[in-house]
Amino acid sequence: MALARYLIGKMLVRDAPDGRAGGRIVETEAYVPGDASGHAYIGETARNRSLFLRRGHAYVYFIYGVHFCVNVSGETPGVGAGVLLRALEPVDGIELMRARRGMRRETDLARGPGRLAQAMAIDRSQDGVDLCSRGPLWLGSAPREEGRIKTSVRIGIRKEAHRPLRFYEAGSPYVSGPPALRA
DNA sequence: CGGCTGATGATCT
DNA sequence: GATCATCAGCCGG
Repeated sequence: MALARYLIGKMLVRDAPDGRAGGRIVETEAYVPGDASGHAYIGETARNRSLFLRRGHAYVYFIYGVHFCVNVSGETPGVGAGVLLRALEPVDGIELMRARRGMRRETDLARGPGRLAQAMAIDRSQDGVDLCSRGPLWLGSAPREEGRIKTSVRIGIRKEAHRPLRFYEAGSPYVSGPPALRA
């Protein structure tokens, strides 16, 4: 999906009661219409309805009883698809992110979808928000030019595991996954 | 470094 | 009752 590639380098900004945090998106995964690994595959339900909103809305879900993950809805109204935001390069509110994550290395603050959500204090209360206009969570322009963007298989899924729908900024230390999928 | 595992709960069948 | 787009911690090499 073109959106997944387009989002690399853009800012994700979060305004929460305890302050602002933001970072450059360095890793995404597309979950396209008809994709058996996508949460929209089973059709619209109470949980995944945000994936069926017009492109640019947040879909936030709770996984493994432990973590939240954030998607950007990617299609026209009624069509379920999204882009998982897998990693950020922290830019604003780095100390705030550290406090939320429990004092870790900067490269681990938002490296992976669960860590990203924790660093940005994202949970189901942001589900369905319009990311294209300023609010508790939104997308901003790229602070600088992105590096080379590469493609790979997606991480952590079982179905449709061969499809090259993961996008990342090559060589960034803020990208998740095994070394072979970060180079 | 790589590999394994327990944690923990919403969701859907 | 099974599944799950994960992570931290612990182990061995």
